[in-house]
This record gives sequence, C-alpha cells and structure tokens, in this order.
Amino acid sequence: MTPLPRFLAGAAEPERPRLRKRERTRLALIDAAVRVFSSRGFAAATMQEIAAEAGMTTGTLYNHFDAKADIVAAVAIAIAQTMQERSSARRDSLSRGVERVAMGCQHYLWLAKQSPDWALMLLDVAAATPAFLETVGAYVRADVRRGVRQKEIEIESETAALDLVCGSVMQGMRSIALGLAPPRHGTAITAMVLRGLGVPAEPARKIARKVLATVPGGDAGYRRGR
Amino acid sequence: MTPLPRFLAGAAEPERPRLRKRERTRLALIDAAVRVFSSRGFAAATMQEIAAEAGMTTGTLYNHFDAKADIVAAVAIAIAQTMQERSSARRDSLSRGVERVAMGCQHYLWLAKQSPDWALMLLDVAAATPAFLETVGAYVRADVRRGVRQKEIEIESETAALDLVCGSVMQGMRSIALGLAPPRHGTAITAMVLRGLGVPAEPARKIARKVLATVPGGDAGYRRGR
Amino acid sequence: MTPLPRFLAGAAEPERPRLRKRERTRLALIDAAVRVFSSRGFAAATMQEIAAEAGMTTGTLYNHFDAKADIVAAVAIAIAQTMQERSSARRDSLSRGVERVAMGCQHYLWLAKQSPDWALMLLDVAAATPAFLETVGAYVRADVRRGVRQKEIEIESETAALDLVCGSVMQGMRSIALGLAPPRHGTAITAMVLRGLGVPAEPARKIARKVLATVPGGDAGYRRGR
Amino acid sequence: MTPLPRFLAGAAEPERPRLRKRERTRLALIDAAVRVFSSRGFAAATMQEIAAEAGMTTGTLYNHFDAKADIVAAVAIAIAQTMQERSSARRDSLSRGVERVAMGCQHYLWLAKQSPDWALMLLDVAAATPAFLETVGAYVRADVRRGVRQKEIEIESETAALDLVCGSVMQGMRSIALGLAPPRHGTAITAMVLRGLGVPAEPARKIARKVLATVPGGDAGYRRGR
DNA sequence: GATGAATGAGTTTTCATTCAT
DNA sequence: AATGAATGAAAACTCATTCAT
Repeated sequence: MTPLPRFLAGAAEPERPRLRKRERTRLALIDAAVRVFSSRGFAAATMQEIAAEAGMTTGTLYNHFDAKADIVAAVAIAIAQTMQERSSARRDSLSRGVERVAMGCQHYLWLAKQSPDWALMLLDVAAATPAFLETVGAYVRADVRRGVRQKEIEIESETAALDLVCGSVMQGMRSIALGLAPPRHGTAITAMVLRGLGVPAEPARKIARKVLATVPGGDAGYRRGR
Repeated sequence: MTPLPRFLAGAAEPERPRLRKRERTRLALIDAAVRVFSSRGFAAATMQEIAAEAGMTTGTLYNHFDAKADIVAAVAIAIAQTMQERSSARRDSLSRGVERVAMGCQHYLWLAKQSPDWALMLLDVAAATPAFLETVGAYVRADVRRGVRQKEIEIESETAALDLVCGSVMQGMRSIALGLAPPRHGTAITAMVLRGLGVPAEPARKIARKVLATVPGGDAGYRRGR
Repeated sequence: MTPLPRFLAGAAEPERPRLRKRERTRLALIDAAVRVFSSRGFAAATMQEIAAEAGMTTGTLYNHFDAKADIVAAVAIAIAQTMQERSSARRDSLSRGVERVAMGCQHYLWLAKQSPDWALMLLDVAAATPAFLETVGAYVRADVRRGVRQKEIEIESETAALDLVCGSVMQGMRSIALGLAPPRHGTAITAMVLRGLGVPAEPARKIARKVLATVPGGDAGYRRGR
Repeated sequence: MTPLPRFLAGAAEPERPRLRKRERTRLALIDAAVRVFSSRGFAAATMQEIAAEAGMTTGTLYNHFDAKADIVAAVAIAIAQTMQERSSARRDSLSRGVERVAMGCQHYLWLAKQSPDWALMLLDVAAATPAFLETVGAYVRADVRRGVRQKEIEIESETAALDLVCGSVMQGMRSIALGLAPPRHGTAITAMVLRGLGVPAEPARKIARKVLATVPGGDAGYRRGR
C-alpha cells in the first residue's frame, strides 16, 4: 500500500499526549481501520483484521464501536476533520472564495496521486457514509457562498454547485488513483470546476495553478506519471 | 421500490421472441438481478435472492455467471447499452456535440427522479464495475469531441472533461435520488457542466432547457418533489 | 464402528488437566475428527459432522483449522505421535534394530485387526497427508539404520527399505481390515519384510513371533477371524 | 501433465477400427477420464470436465456410465487390462516365476518415473476400486505360485506375499512419482521384494537388473533424476 | 477495560444427476 | 444417441457479534 502522505499520517493520533486512555485506544483503532480499509477496501475488511492491525482483540474493538458501520462512520468523520484541520492554516490565508474552492479541489486530487489506495478507500467510505459528504460539503458550501458574495461565482443553485464540485473531484480522484489520468489532471479538473461555477476560463486556469503552490509538493506529483 | 420508468422496463428482455433458450435465461437472470439490486443494494443482495427472483435456482445462476462480480458486470453493461439504445433515436436528431452531452446528462438525471432506487443501484454498480463508466464514457467522449470540433467546447483534456461530466451527473443523481435536490436540479447541473466545458453561461442554460424536451416528461418530474 | 482399542483411546486427550482452553478445544476437535473419519471415511466426512461430534459449531472448527486438509493433517500427526508414544516403553526395551522394526510392523497390523474402521481411516489419511508417513518414517528409518549398524540389516537404499516396510504393512493392514487376510497374517507380513531387509528366513520368523509378545493381545487377535 | 509413455498411450483406444459406435464413444470417454484424473486427481475431477475433455456433453457421459463411481471403476479395469496386455508378450518370454514377478514390479515402477501424474492417478484409483488390485493381484498370484513350484520362492502365505509385492511397489511408485526416490529406486525395491519372497540377495539383485532390460527404456529413466 | 474463544446464521460456490428436446 | 440447460442439495468457509473470564 502506498504510504500515507506526511500530510495525513497519524491523522487519528492524539494531539495532546495526556489524552485519556480510552480515547487513545479509540484513536488507535480508527487508525488501524484506515490502514485496513486502504489495503483491502472496507467491504472486504473484517473486524478481526482491524483489531489485529491495532494489536488488540475484537472484544476491545466492540468495546469502542457497537458495529462495523460505526467504525466506518468514525473513520469517515476522522478523515473529513483531519483534512480540514490540516488545511485550515492555508485556507485562512486565502480570502477569495474561488481560491478556497480551488484549494480544496487540488488538495483532494493531490492526495489521490500521493496515496491511491487511501483515495480509493476514501471514495468507498464516502459512498457508504453520508456524514462524510455532509461534513466536507459544509466547508465547500461556505467557500462557494463567499465566492458568490464576492461576485466571482455565479450559480443558480448551491446544491448543484456542490454536486459539481464534489462529483467532479471524486471522479477525478478515482481516475488519478487508478492511474488513468494524464499529468496535471488535478489542475485540469480544478479549472473546469471553476469555469462551471462561472469563473472565466483564463482566471480559472490561473487560480487552479496558483493554489497548487499551497499544496505540499505542488503540481509536481502529477508530472511523474505513474 | 419505485417502478422502473417505461423507458427502461424490460431492458434485458429479448427483442426477438425466438432467442436461444440459454440467451433467454441469461437475460431473465440479468433482469432479476436489476430488480434485486434496486431493492436491496448490490452489496446486500445474495445470489440466492437473484436466482429466486428469476424463478430459478442458484445452480442455474452459476451456470451463467461464474461469480457475483460477473453478474454485477453484466448488469452494468446491460444498463449502459440499454440507456444508449433507447436514446439513440433522440440523440441522432441532435447534431451539436454540446446538445448531445446535455441530453445525456439530463437523461440520467431525469431517471434518478423517476426511479430513485434504480439510480442508487446504478451508482452502486458503476462504482463497482469499471466496465460501466468505460461503456458510457465512450459515448460521452465522442459527443465531447464533436463539440470540440464544432468549437463550442474548449477543454484541456478529454479525460478531465469526462470526469467532470460523469462525476457531476452521478453526484447529481445521488442528490436527486436521495430527495436532497431542489426542483430543476437536473437542468442546473447540466448547465453548469456545459459551462465547465467552456460554453458561455447563457447558451449553456438554453441548451440544458432545450434538450429537456427530448427527455420523456421534461423537467416536470423534478417539480413533483418526492 | 469398531471401538478403538484401549491402546489408542483418547489419543488426543490432554495429559495435564489444566491445559489451556484453546488447546483443550483443539484436542477435542481432533478426537471428534478421528471418530467421524473412522465411521464415514475422511472424504465423506463433513466439517459440520466433525464440529457436531465435538459438540461445537463449524465456526469453532474453522477457528482452529483453516481448512479441511488442515484437520486431516492434524489427525494424521496426532495418530502418528500417539502410536509412537504409546509404544515407546516397549520399544525402548528392544535393543536390536530388527526387533524394533518388527515390533512397529506388528503393532500397526495388530491394530488393523482390533479396529478395522480405524485402520482404514488411517490408510485414508496417510494417503492424503504426507506428514503422516514422514513422521512414522522417521522412526522406521532410525530403527532400520540401527539394524544396519548391528549388521543384521543389509540394504542398498534407506528410502527403498522404508517403502518396503511401510508399503507392505499398509497393504497388510488393508487386507486385515477388510477381512481378506488369513490367520497370523501380521506375523507372515512382518517376517517377509524382515527377509526383504536381509534377515535370513528363520531368524526373521522368530523375531516376528517374539515381538508379537510385546503387542497387547499377541497373535491371538488374528485367529478369531472377523 | 507428464505425457503418457508410448507404452500406455491410447490404452482405451479401439484395436479394431470397425468397433461399434457406442463402444468407440465409451472408450473415448474412458480415455478422457484417464487424462482428467491424471491432471486433477479423481476426487477433484468433475463429470463435466470428463465430458468436455472427450468433446462431449454430460448427457452422453451419463448415457454410458450411470454414476461417477462407474467410470472410475471402468478406468481402473481398463488400466489393469492394458497393463497386462501390453506386457503379456514380454511376460510370456520369461519362464521363471521370480522373473515374472520382478518384471511386473519394474514395469509399474518404471511407469511411475515416466508419468508421475499417471502413477499418482493409478494409486488414487486403486485405493478407491478394489477391482483393480484384484485384477492385478490375480496375475501376481499366478507368478508367485509358479515361483513356489519352481522352488525359487518360499512363502508362508500367498496373501501375505501379494501384500508385500503390491504394497511395496505402490509405495515405491508414490516415492518415485513424488520425486522423493534416489536413482535406481525401482531396482532396489524389486530386489528387496524378491528377497522378501525368499530369493537370496545376490540372485535377487541380478534378476531385478535383468528384467529391467525387458522394460522399455530400462533403468535409464531412474538415472536422469527429476 | 481488555481478552479471545466461541458462536451460528448466512453466503458463495460446486457438481452429480436429470430430462425435455 | 446425443445434447446441454437446469437442478438443488450439500459443502466449505466467513465473520459480525457475544460473553465468560
């Protein structure tokens, strides 16, 4: 399995070293689930595998999660939160809604290149857990709205805009993760999405390229091919 | 379960009544699988259910499909082909690539309204079987290319365009099928997708509305709520 | 089914009453498998029968053995080890290699008379699991080698000697178990095997008869017919 | 799969070209069964595989054999008869019982070297079909008896002698087929068996080597290793 | 809280056999 | 005689979940 990019590694790990033991165990289990889901897909993953990966037993796993669906949901939420937290600094440095939207797109697309297995797992989990898209969608919605206020985005419906952004990015992630995408796929997708939101072609392309600088590694990843 | 729209019913049924027996059985099994997948989701569906739904035994099912993945793939391909066949007449009446792309989008989005269960099954199956998107993607690619030749579409990469079209439409279908979408969602999505492909906002909206007339029932369906 | 001779009963039972639970379950399953294999033949035995015979469920059985072949192998090894353990005292009392070889032959041949079903099961299992003959063969090889050192056995190849001993004894067991053998078949086979190893006819016969005394019940068993 | 030695190829084929059609089909099916059993083992072979290998359908197979056991038995008998027929000329040229016994041993052991898969199949089938050993045993018994009359063999029991001969040879075949036997294993086994029947060591060895000349290819096969 | 053995219902899959054509 | 599609009972194996320790 492709190693998780530094950007995400230890997503579920305690930030405060003095976390309560129960919480530490819980996070270790989520971390293990992420690893197992990434390598086998979540449908094929078993509770015993997750427990074993965490160095624990199924009993302990069930002490923390009542059912398999629960740990899947926990994984989805953990991923969504971590993604936001890790990018919040960079996000705050951008004041234009269009740039924020673009950064979000590039971010996820970049991760698909860095960790294809992880990306496929994410798509898997997202499809199974509505909570995931709701969480992520809330941020996207805020950024889109900001762009509308700033007159850079012009849309008929926010829901449609979200479907455009999330749908295109997820499909783009799949193409990249499966090795079907040409170089600079992330930038191409991002620029198209911006155009779809009403940004003229040239600025759209420029913004897509500009925010790439805020993504660790930039566009480089896409150039290496697979 | 929502009944299949007349448009799709009997997708897998023999056109020639004197089809070979083996072929008739095969189509009956695919038809049964569509029904079972629609009502339970394909992951939850069992081979026994499919066989029973077709009025046959698991043995017969395995006589035709070596594994569960095989019948899922057969279903995916059958759906993709039927969708194309059923809309080929209307499609042929449109000479502009942009209109053809728009019609494809509206078509799938309209079906999500007509048969939410069927749409969710389709999304499920599409995620599991690359064959589906490959089949559909070939048509979309041809239409996009035509639009490019006609200077109405301007893109950097065909693959990215496909991801935009298919990703947005699939996400839109999900919103519609889950009842999360406002009225006229299909048209909104379609117009945005066209903009993403480089069509200016106003023509995009006009095209989206225009091709709706080619979809049975038009935009009306979206207004009825769920 | 012929009851197991006292000599072998409970082969797989714990010697120490305070064995770990997992180990106790494992031995109970092996014991059950021996019983089922003996009454139905191992090819016809099902995992459910074995589990039921042990008063457990298939899940538990699979918890301990990954596949049917695994429990067959475990049975084979358990039998081979038990046979050696149970006869080790008597074996140690014999210093001549030829006597030890003879005793081994008589032992298995005697058991075929005592428990025909058990013997047929053993032959079945031996054919399916190389581990059995490897385990038993190691002892035979040591005894043959000892006989060679003592200049009572003279052979060209150890492997050939093992094939002679094991092949003849197994075929003899089959004849006896199927009720096709005349009285004193075990002694006749044993004497011939010794001759094959280079022991002159008269001593061979004497040794075969002598070691019979070390087998519980002696040659008597063969006279009762079936 | 190792090809069948020329010696056995087409064992089941019609000798008279004008055989009735039913008989020709039957022999073709037996031939196909031999091939399938050799490559997969008879327990793992399916009726559909056998039919397909013969270029026919299961229906036809069942027209000729009422059950799987029946075709297994037919295969066993066909093999036994062919083996005898093919060696009858050479056998008739030997007047001493010991030589005939030796030739029979060498023959089967040589085949194990030439066609390991075929040999393992034979052992498989022999274990399942008593008729096989009965057929072969009748010839061995006659040769042993001849040797007794000629005062070259001295045994206590014919049944025991048969167990010695057949058991040792079958075990030897297994060793050879599995690649566990050293060079000249066939000769070593044969010589030992003769000793077991009362032939002194030196003549036993000489006879074993002599009859090897009557086997196509002679001892050469054993030297090549595997 | 953790353990880990046991559970057992549920699934996929296999294949000998039948039978209408 | 041959076909080959259909059968269906049975088997192996899985895994989420429970619970006594």
